[in-house]
Amino acid sequence: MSTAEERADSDLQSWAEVTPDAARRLLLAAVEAFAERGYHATTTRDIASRAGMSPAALYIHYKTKEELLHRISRIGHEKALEILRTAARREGSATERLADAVSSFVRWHARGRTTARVVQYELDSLGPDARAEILALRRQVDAEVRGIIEEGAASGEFDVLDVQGTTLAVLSLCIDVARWFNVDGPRTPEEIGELYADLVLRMVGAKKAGHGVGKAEGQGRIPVDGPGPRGR
Amino acid sequence: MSTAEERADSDLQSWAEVTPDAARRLLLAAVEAFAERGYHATTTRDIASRAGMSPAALYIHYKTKEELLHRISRIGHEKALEILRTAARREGSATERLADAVSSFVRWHARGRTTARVVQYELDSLGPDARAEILALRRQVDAEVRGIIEEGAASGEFDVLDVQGTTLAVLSLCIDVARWFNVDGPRTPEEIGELYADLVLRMVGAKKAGHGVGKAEGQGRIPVDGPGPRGR
DNA sequence: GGGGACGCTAAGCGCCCGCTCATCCTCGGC
DNA sequence: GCCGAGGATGAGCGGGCGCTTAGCGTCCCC
Repeated sequence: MSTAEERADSDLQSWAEVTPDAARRLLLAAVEAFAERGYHATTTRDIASRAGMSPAALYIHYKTKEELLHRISRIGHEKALEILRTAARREGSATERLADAVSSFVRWHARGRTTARVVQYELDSLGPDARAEILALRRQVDAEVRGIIEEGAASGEFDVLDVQGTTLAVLSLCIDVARWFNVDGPRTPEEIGELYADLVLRMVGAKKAGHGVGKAEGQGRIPVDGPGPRGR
Repeated sequence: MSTAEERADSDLQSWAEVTPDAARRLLLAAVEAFAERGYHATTTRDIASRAGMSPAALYIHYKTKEELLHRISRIGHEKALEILRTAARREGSATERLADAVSSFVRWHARGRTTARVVQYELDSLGPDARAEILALRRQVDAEVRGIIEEGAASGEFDVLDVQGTTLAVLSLCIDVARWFNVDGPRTPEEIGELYADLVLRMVGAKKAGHGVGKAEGQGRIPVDGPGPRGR
């Protein structure tokens, strides 16, 4: 179901491209802190101390606190785009590719909830230039999903009235997983990925839905909504 | 440009229950500020000046900044619950009631995006007691939607594998509207409500979907996702 | 028309913020 | 054995934070 590598960090994000080591530790600490308390509520002192360094050390590797957010956001969006591209461009019917795209995108949001929260919800905290750059990536994300839905609609595989609106809803559904997913909850990222892929295929009117998905039934309550972090 | 009071109308939230007048103006100013910049990034000086008062005036009507957020959150959740209850308890088939619940819930999130953002995304900023109170309201919100889906599933009107998971997804889809909806975008809250009601009926496998919804087709692009505020 | 209650403000308290800087430690090259 | 470069630090800057307090005007009640 998942490789050892994927399970290695609860976050399945490698961050290997960030060097040197101290810079990566600071970035990781910032992801955690931003996800828990939000960008504006996080202090540079908090980030530095999570990384086991003095407050001033941060400024050797990053010009400002915002640069940290920018780097996290770009790397995260690139990873999200890569996941969707891989699913969109594999072989198979539009149904198979859409199910793959949704389930892997959802798994990423659930498993890497910490990163995904920062990536998806702190966009407004970026300055205008950085935000424009990230928005360009988001447009590509949108285009990948829209592409699959368009193909399915064109071939008659799907039954969709409003392609752009449906695309928006599908992405919205996946992204919001980062808000409510609880690591201690009753569902695994894989289960949610499967459930969501089935729901999305129904949304686009795919001819044959997820056939015998089974097993998803009757597994107790989920804690409503409880937006999760804070604990520490 | 316009006062907080004037802009609040676009919000369809009355706030009439908040008295005296100065306390209501402060609350409205806080809603705006929290929605734009987030609770932690909003200063009491900003709230007071938006309400046309001195910084100290805030503390005549509210003990702390957090009390403002608590009041906003409780009033908002009560309104959300009222909307869903009204839809859930009217006469009609489960299909009709679910469509009504979704479309009116979505309209509230789109029209009152400012309020809804604070209500749905600033839960973590509350202290433990206040948050526990709000979470109880959220459990009731969840129960209303789950109730409709259960009835539809029991009567054979719907085809649902995982009632709780589907409930979660439906609520998630509606709530996330507050994140991406753009007042200047191409879609009206009513159009999104209709689209989403149709999508949700498909998700639960309702026998007859939204029949000839029509008109939703081909109305140009939406601006990807752009999470909006910040403008000022 | 005197007096207290109320709504509000100017001033400011103690604290912590993002960020800087002079200094120090460590380590590879010669 | 000495030196320079770069990573890391303790101290601290200017400023803004949430919130308090002393006092002022404006009403209502008698």
